[in-house]
Amino acid sequence: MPEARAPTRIQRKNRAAILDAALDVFSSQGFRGATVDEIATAAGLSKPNLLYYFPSKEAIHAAVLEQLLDTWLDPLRALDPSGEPLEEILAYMHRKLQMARDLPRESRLFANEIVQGAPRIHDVLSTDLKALVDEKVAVIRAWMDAGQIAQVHPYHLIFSIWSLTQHYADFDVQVRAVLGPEDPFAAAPEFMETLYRRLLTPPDQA
Amino acid sequence: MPEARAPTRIQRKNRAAILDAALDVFSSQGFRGATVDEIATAAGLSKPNLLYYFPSKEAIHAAVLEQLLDTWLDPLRALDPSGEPLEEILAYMHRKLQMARDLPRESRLFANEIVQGAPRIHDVLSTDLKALVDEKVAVIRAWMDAGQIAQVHPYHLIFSIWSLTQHYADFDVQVRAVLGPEDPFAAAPEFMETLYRRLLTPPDQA
DNA sequence: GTATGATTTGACCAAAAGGTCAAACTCACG
DNA sequence: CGTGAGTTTGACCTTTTGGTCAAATCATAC
Repeated sequence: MPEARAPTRIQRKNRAAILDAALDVFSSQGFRGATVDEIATAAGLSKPNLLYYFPSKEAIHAAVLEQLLDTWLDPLRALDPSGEPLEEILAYMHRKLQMARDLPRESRLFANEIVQGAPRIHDVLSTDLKALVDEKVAVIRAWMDAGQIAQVHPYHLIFSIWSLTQHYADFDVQVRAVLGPEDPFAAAPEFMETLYRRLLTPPDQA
Repeated sequence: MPEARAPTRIQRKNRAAILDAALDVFSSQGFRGATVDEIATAAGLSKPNLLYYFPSKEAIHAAVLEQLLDTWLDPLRALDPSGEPLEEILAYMHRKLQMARDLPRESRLFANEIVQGAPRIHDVLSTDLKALVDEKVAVIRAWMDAGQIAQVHPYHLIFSIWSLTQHYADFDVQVRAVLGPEDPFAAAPEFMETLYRRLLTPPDQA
């Protein structure tokens, strides 16, 4: 493995190619189903060459996952406590939906990992993720208590946003099989906007 | 493999044990990640003994999946066109939520398969599943046109029920990591009931 | 242009995994 | 209680797979 010194041009190119190829393969086959050879070929490298850049399959997976987690929580982080409550939540939902459309591989990598019990990221979930969610739930609860949005279980509200948006990436093949030629992302935003407006509009504004 | 004649007592017992063990292993590791040895051990059999009952790993997987699909669509089939619209949809949602709670392994097996592109059940999705959904969408559309429930995209309505309910099974580990000791299924039914009542109650009844 | 470190690869290894088979064992039934 | 069908398994085979290594090739700074 190359030293931790300044990476060369070739190192940057190959590392990026490997991570991209690994995202492809891991997201469509899962960790155990992916083979180092397949990743190497997808990256345009030989297997020993790939192992020159990463010491093991585990290490590749960890690197891809770390890179993913880094950006995966950004939409929630961006929820602004000083914004207009309903619009903030809707904007968060739309950002997540964008990510499902634009980064489906990332979503599926994450789904694969969680469905199989999250053996490699359980810690991050119960520390970093939980902390972030707890923080934002406090914000949402304050909005509810102030009557700015309707009272619903805030954690389940967030789960619902995760589940509805990621469904379009993770279950893409099923959604398309049922929907036929219609683009899932054509009607999804409006449907979800309607759903959350009706759920969260406070009673006195109905 | 035993003949297709009347199965013996031992055959029934072992086949059942194998299918149950396979559901365990496939749902938590995916097809490629599961090993025949692991399934055999979980079923209390030796590997050659397991292969006496099923000719291959593929065959076991196919059997488990077929058994699953058989029951997976029952809740939707039971949607009654002559029932009270909103209550019918809520009842469907509750049946799906029950399944997520009571059959999480089945849900995760399904999720694993779909996330990885549904290589083995794509046909069923675009024929049987699509046909069933099309049929029920027609019913829902009629209810909407009659003003008995609010107008929303009926396909996305069904996707939302799938996604919200199965999330509690498929992403169980994440939900619990965020929620802490609280039982996810304690608040989920009420949350979802509220959500769909607000989404679907027709405007003139609001 | 050449020395030096970075990069690449063919050949190889050991472990894991799907599957086979003949021989041994068990069970149900007359 | 013996017999044939049904069941089980130890030993084995082949392929796949993660990973190693020494030797060869390449890039680039001097």
